[in-house]
Amino acid sequence: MRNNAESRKDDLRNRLIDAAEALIAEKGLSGLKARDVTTAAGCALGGLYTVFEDLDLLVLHVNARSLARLGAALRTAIPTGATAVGVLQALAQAYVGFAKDNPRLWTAIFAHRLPEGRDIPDWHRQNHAVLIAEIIQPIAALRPDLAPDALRIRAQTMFAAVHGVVQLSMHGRYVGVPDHLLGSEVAALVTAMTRAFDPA
Amino acid sequence: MRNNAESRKDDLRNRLIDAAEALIAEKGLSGLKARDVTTAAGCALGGLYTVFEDLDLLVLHVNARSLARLGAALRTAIPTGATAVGVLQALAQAYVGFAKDNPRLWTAIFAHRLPEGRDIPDWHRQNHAVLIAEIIQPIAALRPDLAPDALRIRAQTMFAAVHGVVQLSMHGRYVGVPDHLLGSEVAALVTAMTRAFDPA
DNA sequence: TGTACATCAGTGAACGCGCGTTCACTGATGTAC
DNA sequence: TGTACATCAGTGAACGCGCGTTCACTGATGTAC
Repeated sequence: MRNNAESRKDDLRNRLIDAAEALIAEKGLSGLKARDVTTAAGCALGGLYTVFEDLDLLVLHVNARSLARLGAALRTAIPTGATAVGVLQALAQAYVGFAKDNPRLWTAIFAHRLPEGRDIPDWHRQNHAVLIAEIIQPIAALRPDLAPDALRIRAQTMFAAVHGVVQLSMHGRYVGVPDHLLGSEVAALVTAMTRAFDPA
Repeated sequence: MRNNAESRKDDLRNRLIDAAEALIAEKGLSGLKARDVTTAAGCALGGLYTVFEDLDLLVLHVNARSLARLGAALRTAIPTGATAVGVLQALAQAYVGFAKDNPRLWTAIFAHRLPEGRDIPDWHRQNHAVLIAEIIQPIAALRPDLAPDALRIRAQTMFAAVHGVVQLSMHGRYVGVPDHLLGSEVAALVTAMTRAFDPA
């Protein structure tokens, strides 16, 4: 059965992604080794290369999964019947929550780099859209004057600002908001940005 | 002469830091190799280890230098007799400028990690203070009600927000403001944050 | 249902190399007389 | 000023190892008859 062969392959593929995900969650991206992944997935070292071109490709798939989970978490967090500002606040807190709950997987999304010259496949680039997808609508509601392009830029800036605060809080040395104030500082930032977010 | 011996050592030390700085600026932190540094510095491979404990220590010194230069750039950027908001805008633009002018050295400041368990020496931790040092006073002027601690937190959040926008613009995949809009988006962000920066 | 054969997913030992770090050595510098 | 000696900064060949990737092989799965 061709089907059987294919489902075997899919199974191995999933076991590899599962294993890599668990290992990154435990030790971080830089602690991910081909040998550990295959051992945890219950296959031989070479098995990895029958499914993925590369260890990097495997990482991309883990990140894709993390982004999907993040997207789901953000969508779930949107309160029904809230104001645009309320939605943005909820999204920001959900983002903080995801980063705190999945520190190493979240870090891996942004820290992973392909070797010099090789660039991210398009399908994976697209996966990052979830980072701003849910932000765009509430911003559009607040700023009906903005064209779609300008809207997207604003959404990116807003995301990046929140992201920066979370990131320095988690990885900053000396500079970075302490963990217990991260939520309230992000809330303050979102408040400021939604109250008056135009160029001078 | 003890002095002579010491100045020789200082000389080698400087040549090593110079070489490492140039190499990081050219190829990025991950492209820095002990062999390349010592070749460029005109000493043998082992020479590095007579001056620095580690390659990591050398990187720390390069980062210290970058932070000092950044601090100087920020201080220079402060316009005399400007409003607090004007000062903050100028600082933000200077930060953007520094990142654009020194992309790899700037990246190295935040990307360098010591191996598991070892943590940053205190002297180097302190170097990071320049990131928020100049921000604190203008914020204090805008918010005379804040206690020193709260002020510092606000300064960190403000820095982190700007930093996040710059970082995703330079390293983001798919999400991140395009280069030519970075300056204006950062300006808009600072405007928003200074206009209304209190928790809801 | 049984037998012979073909395929190929998966194996894992071996390869290869990049690279940080060490350490026995040396020659230049400085000291003693 | 010259000679013998001590020190030690700096040398660079060698070490060692981590680790991604390969590839000749194998045994399980599926096919033909």
